[in-house]
Amino acid sequence: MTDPVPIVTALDRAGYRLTEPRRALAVLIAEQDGHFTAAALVSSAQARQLGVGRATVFRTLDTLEEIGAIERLDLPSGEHAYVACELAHHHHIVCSRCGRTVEIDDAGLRPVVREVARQTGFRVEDHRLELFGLCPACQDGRAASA
Amino acid sequence: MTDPVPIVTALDRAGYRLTEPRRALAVLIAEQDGHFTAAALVSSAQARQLGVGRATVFRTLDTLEEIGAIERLDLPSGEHAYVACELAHHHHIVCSRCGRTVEIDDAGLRPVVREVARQTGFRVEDHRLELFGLCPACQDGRAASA
DNA sequence: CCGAGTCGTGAGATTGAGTCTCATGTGTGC
DNA sequence: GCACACATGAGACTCAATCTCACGACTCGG
Repeated sequence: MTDPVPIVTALDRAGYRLTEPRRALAVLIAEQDGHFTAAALVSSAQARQLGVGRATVFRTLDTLEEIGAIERLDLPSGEHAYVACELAHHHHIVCSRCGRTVEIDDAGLRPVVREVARQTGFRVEDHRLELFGLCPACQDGRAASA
Repeated sequence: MTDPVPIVTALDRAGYRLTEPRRALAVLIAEQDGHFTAAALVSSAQARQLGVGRATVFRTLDTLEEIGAIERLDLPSGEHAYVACELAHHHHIVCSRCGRTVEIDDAGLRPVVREVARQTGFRVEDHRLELFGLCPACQDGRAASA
């Protein structure tokens, strides 16, 4: 994702105002290759003198998550990160070296969930699958620009 | 799990000292039915006048996670919680009403992971699957003692 | 049984992410 | 344009988690 337009469009369609800070954040988010943290956005915004406050960054992230334009990840380190993503239900695989994030589809997970429901008697309402590993580039020993 | 002995034994085998605070925390953890937070342990310890400090709770949780006696979960709310658990690789399903946590085995996840690796070219090193839903008791409308 | 060394502990200070408040600014519909 | 509601920013605030360091307790050797 290098195009902020889908994010802006999604905001518009959901009935949110298209304000300057939101557009600026959409650009910043669109520039991120893999996942990014709220703190990183805050400091990028400060570094570029965008005049966007902490509160606005967090509020906008909440809003974007609500409309499904980004999704929250929990990294193994315990950090909270976000990824810009498509709207359909899917999961992520995160490169543990360079941080690149790739979306994956359900990839046969549904039968697994059904089987778990059968075994445990739970009615499964939601699930999250997160995979961590090395992306092809990092496997080749070419350290990516972390 | 209602027996603190496995936790204590695991600590001993890993070469850690069997101190009073650690035994006390093992008992508290063993009493938890589902997941629990660090904050909950801290306040339980205070409530029972165990004289166990915050720092010790966090240190002990880190240690127990390292030896695999407990595992960390990230709840959808963003909270960090822990579950006492067996040592083999497995996942968890969490009741979103009463908080009860049940361990599940890999349940056919391995082929899914292989498929994702094939599609993306990643070398998958680790994965986490978390399921959220209603446990059988809560489905029956009997609100559990949250 | 005792003494010494080391590992573990507690209290409190500190950090840092995230939230809240409220006066001010800005989009949007009319 | 105007007016009004929504959105914003600065900074105070909260709360989880970490760090520090002097003190305490477990273990092992004698």
